[in-house]
Amino acid sequence: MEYKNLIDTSLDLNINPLRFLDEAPNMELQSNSIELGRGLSVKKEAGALVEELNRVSAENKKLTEMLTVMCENYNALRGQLMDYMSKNEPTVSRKRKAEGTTNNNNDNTINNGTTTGNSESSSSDEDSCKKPREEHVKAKISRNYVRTEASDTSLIVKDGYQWRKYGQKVTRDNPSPRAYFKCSFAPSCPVKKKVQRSVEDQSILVATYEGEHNHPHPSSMEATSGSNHCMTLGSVPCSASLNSSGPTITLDLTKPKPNSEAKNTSQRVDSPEFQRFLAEQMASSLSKDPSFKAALVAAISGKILQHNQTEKW
DNA sequence: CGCTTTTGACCTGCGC
DNA sequence: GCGCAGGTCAAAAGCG
Repeated sequence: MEYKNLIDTSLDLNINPLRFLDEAPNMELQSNSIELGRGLSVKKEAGALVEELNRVSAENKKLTEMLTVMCENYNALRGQLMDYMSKNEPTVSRKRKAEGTTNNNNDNTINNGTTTGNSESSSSDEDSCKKPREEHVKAKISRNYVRTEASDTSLIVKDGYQWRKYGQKVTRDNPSPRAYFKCSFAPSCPVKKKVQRSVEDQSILVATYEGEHNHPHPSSMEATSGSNHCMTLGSVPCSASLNSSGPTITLDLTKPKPNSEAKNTSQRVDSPEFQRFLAEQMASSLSKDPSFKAALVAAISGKILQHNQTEKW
């Protein structure tokens, strides 16, 4: 039984709705050339086709809008989840309450960038007098959540910068060790990074950045033709990368933008380029996701079996 | 040989 | 003041 010949199970998702529009005129031409002698009925059919085309286009547009809304909801939910997780951390640990509260505040204000002073000003003071507590408050702190293989024990978050590990510690509220990194690209760079696996999901690495780099991004100095692509999805900075396990889309949900940029967000989200990129990313992720494929195969095979059984009965 | 990583010791801040 | 826990230091080990 060659089911493969009967059913095409490849995930060639239609991420290019315009393709249909491109093909449609050819179909129309073909039908016109074949049925040229049929007179007025051709015009009626053409009209019906155009009508159908408009209907499908409208449906496509509606689906794209729904997809966009779905993505926005997903991002919002994910943000809330991460926020909830980070807010629950201080309640677990009896100590270091101050750190927990500063982190929460940082999530809301420091990441904003508008409410905090430049860490450069504080970093210059850093050398003269050591006030780690004040630095900690002043330093710009952001968090990145990066999904990795759960089996991968290395606490490496590839963000383009060069980091030197200077410590590792097992913390009380998390069985997985926390690694401490300093930016080694520039000797004077004050930026530090903490990387630890999430308690809830071991496949998620939580990278906490402190301070701002006082040097350009290393990758920006190299050729831009790297395997990593960074772009901004509206207010959500996003980086997509490829590794052995498939594409990884990293969403930095911890950096809300000022209102002025938030206004632009809605405009950019509505733009066809954004929607196209979003659709491409989702289609690519879905088509390469083995679990999604397995679920789809199970669903299809279930339908086939059901169909065969109903034919037998 | 120089740089990075590892890891135990030490420092510091906070809660009791 | 003491104890706990997070953060940092620095010597040793590893690696190219």
